[in-house]
Amino acid sequence: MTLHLSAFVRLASADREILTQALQRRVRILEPRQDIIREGERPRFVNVILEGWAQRYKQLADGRRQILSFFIAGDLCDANVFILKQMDHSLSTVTRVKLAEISQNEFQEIMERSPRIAQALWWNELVTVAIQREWTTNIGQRTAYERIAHLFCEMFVRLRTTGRTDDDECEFPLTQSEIAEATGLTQVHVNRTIQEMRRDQLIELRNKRLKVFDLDRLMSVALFNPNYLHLDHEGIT
Amino acid sequence: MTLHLSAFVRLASADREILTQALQRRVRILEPRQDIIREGERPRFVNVILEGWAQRYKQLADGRRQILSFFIAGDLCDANVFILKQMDHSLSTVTRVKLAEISQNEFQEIMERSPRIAQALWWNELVTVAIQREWTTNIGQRTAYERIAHLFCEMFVRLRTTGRTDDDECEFPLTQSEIAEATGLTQVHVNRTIQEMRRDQLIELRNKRLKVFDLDRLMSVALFNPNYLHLDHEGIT
DNA sequence: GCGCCACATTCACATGCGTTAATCCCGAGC
DNA sequence: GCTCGGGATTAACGCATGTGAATGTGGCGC
Repeated sequence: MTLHLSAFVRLASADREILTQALQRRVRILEPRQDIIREGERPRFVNVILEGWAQRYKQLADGRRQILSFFIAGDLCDANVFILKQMDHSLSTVTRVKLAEISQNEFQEIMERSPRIAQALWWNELVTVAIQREWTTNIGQRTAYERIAHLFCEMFVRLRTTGRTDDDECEFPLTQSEIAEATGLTQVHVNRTIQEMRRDQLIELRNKRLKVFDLDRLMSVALFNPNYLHLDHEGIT
Repeated sequence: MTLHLSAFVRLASADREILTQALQRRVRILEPRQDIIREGERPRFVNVILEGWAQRYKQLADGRRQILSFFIAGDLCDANVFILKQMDHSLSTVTRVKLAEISQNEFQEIMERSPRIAQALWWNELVTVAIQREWTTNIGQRTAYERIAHLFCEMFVRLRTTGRTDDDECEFPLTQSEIAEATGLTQVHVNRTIQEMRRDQLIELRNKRLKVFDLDRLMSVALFNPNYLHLDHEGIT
């Protein structure tokens, strides 16, 4: 139930105390598939996901929807968002979510009191945009099969980094429609493709759980290179 | 020849002085289609484009290439990149480019000496990732025709914001292959599509110049909503 | 003013993915 | 154990976009 920032810098106990405090002040629980904040609204808080999965998405004027990223426990949605007048996208839950809201004042105070945390927040921001670039590449260059495999790789690795995998399995609460909206495909084609992956003995996916038979093979099929997650940090705390 | 940050916050003359200094210290000129820094290398400088166009791109193991964004005069490539051990993508020039390199020390000194600039740097970072999200959406949801129209809209509006348009025209130094790599299409299909747009009296594109006959119509065709550029800032300086 | 070459254009054909619409299935709730 | 409904699966068919390759052309350097 801590912020995933600690995966980047070794924080002093004073720093950890600051964070712990901030994450307890204002906690909300939201049901599955519920908006957290919508495009056009004014951002008032930095959101930190404490439990569950959430997502970012964007909708075109005619309704077409693109899912832009997923958040898992420990992820911080957007450092310093309140600099912007209004949201250019929406946030919503995927599963039931527990999140902490941090106000502008609290946030700025944290940044001032701890340069370590401030640096960690920059790191978080840089990784977020690196992931977004990888998604652009994913949709722009990879085939359907590769795209879905890549999404599986990314989520599996991220969950593993935060200790949320169980051997070769992890939670995977997305519907095929959501996978489709995240990869720029249709739900029907996602279904076809996943079945092909099953036939190829790459994965098993049922009951909102993903089983990866051979991660190396999955990564190779997906042309997955984890460098963009920048896990080569100084030390884990 | 100033940083585009000033489009966001009204900077005091002391702040402007700090920036001007930093942008003069280390200036380089690069020829067209030349790498600035490559994936895997360790980032040493923050790059600021002073003249010309540059681009970010990413290459898959088998050579497929995705262009991730374009930089124009006044753009700052990645604030605080040196927090990361290595680049997860490459930067290269499109045209001949004049750029300023800012070292880690210089950069951190600037952030400490001017909270205004520090805030402007956060704003820049947030807009950068917002653009990246829009590109993900562009490739994931829009048709070829819409995608290319959207790219035209974005570059035209960005150039106009920095005073680099001439009525309904602007520079547009990209080849059709580059447009293809930026939109996740093939060069042949880009060619077909652009000719269709010409037939529809939407644009004219020759000699590395783009003419937009009716920006509103182009925006509407592209489902372009400029909100993600966050130009609704406090005041222009 | 000429020639070269990168870039644009055109063509014929292939296919991955989209569309529409049934039908199936399983897990949650009663 | 039954029923209901959201999600998964299947099928038939269409089209936007890809592929491979040849040909055209205009801007720049000499």
